[in-house]
Amino acid sequence: MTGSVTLHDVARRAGVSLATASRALNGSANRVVGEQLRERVLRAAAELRYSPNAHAQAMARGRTDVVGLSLHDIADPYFSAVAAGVMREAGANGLLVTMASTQRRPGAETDYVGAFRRHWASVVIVVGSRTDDRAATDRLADELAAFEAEGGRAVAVSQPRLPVDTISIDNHGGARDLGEALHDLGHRRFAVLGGPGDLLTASERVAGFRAALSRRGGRLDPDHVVSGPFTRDGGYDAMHRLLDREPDVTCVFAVNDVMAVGAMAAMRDRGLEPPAGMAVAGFDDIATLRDVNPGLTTVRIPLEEIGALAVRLALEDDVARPRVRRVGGEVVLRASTPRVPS
Amino acid sequence: MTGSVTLHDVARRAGVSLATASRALNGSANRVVGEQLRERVLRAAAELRYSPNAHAQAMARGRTDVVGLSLHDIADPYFSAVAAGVMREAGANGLLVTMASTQRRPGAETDYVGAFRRHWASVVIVVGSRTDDRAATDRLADELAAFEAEGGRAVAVSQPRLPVDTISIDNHGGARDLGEALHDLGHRRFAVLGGPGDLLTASERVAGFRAALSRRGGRLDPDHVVSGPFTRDGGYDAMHRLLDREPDVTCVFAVNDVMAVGAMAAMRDRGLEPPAGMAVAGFDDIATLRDVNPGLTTVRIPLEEIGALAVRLALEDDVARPRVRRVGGEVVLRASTPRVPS
DNA sequence: CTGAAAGCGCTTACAG
DNA sequence: CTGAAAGCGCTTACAG
Repeated sequence: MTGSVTLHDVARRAGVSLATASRALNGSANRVVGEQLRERVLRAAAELRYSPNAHAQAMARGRTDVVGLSLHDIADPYFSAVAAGVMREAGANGLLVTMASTQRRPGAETDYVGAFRRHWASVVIVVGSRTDDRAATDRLADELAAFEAEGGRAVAVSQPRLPVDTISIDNHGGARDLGEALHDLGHRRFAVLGGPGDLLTASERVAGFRAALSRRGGRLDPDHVVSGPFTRDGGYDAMHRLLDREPDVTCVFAVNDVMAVGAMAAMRDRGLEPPAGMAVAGFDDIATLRDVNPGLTTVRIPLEEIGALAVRLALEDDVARPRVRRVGGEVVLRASTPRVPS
Repeated sequence: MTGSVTLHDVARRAGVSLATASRALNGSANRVVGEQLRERVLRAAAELRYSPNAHAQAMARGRTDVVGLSLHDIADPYFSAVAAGVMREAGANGLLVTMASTQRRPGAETDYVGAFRRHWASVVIVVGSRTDDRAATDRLADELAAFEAEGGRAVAVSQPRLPVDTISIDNHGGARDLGEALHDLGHRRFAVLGGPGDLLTASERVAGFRAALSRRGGRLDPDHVVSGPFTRDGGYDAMHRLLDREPDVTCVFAVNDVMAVGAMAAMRDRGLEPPAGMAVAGFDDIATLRDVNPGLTTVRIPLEEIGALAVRLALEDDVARPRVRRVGGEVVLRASTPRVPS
């Protein structure tokens, strides 16, 4: 960068020292600059279109006004909803958000936290399911610990397996409530599109659903559980594989809404119109998908609120850490899962 | 931040000077450190878990490895798709992305570009329609010019009204092609849900659609054009207002997909099942909405590709600026607009 | 209330 | 190939 106006230029134009110029412009702790000088400085700064160098400020102050946010894929509406909450709350606190997409590459979270550390982010937020890879989780934990040891604040939105404040979504409970609700609608024979096998979020939802059925005295045929990526195409392919087995079921639970929508597309490919052909339920209550037809039964997770909460937790002072905040989901029954006539 | 390991610590542990440690760790321009010393330095850095201070590097180097991205709302799938492209391409070039949501607040773009300037972002990308507010556009133009004068690179995804490289989406052409295609399907009486009146993107789409009809010898009844926010609820409300007028039309064009989906919800509220009740078309081809039922006719815009292109334009050297890249859309006919029986 | 000066943690000519 | 030193643009004790 060249030609930028520095504090030095402002000070000279105003005929004051660097120190006075700095104080006039910020006047934080020891804010004591004569009215007259202050005005001279402000005028000079305006005339020169002075813009302070954030790096120099960071160097001198030893901290920064950015929050680093790591998530898997910003194009996925689950993550963009959380990101929206983070950005809203960050903006309200005068913080900028630096975002990184892991694209689910193993180790990427750790790399990005390292990058945020190098940038002296004041806050780091890591959003996304943990996996069953213990070693990877440990490396991330170490990096987060190093970040906090340097004075940063980290918050995870994930399973509570990291040594920092974490917001833990009750996947098990939500799926259990959903399973019970579907059972109460009269469904007895279920299938599940289970997401990637190594993702804890996916396995928790499957487990919760399974628990609901056994509570009600039913069970889930292992042959009716199909796994696949956490995406629209993942749901689409998984549903086709399920239907290839000609399963005798009345209702399929896809472990997230995006997969559920893919599943409905696959059903239609085969002339199975939902919900008549088969009832379908998802999880998350993605806003953009609230108008699909038939309306998708799901479990509402307050994603944006979770993002905002993450920032708030990070900014809270004088509390014992790490803390765990559990966030529950709420079953939303819609037209995709009608009552079974008895 | 406290307790962080500095280059100084690494140098001391390796028994070399600061300069040597720095060179061993980066070895960019004048990369000439003895193999033995280099190894000593690398080992010391690893042992100490050294993480360079990005601000100090930025200060010393006079530039930074971040791209600033301003957009209106990351929860809106239009913007999250563009953002995904920006992040992908930025990541491929070792750049971090700092993102800011304007929430369509007037003046916010200018404020954020100022923030990116203070942070010495090497690239700034501004995504979003210009409005008919000339003064606001001028202020943003000034800020972008100041940013580039300091050595930064800016790219706009918007109407070409800013003094920087811009990617201009052919809203007029896309809407015109869509209008002609719908006319060719046999539709003659149209309504338009026109988006916010001050947004150029909205008015360009309406104008293009109108142009198509007059080309074909038809016209758009002014009474059949309703405006409203660029959101799902905006489309929903606008459609209700339109239906209140009991318009004699066979097809409604919502100027973006999100509004179109809201419009379909409003129709269903009144027992008007699309497309039988009325044909519906949108614009953008939002990925998350490709499975709505009936499938939504729209104009496909390569949003992610546009985001990636923005980064690429910014990174190109030795070219005359500013440049304008026009990106066209492609009509995608789906079930929401069946042929009218003749 | 104001200023001279040290310091934040790096990089990079400039010498050797 | 290696090192001493200046400089990047701020902030903030420390004096006065």
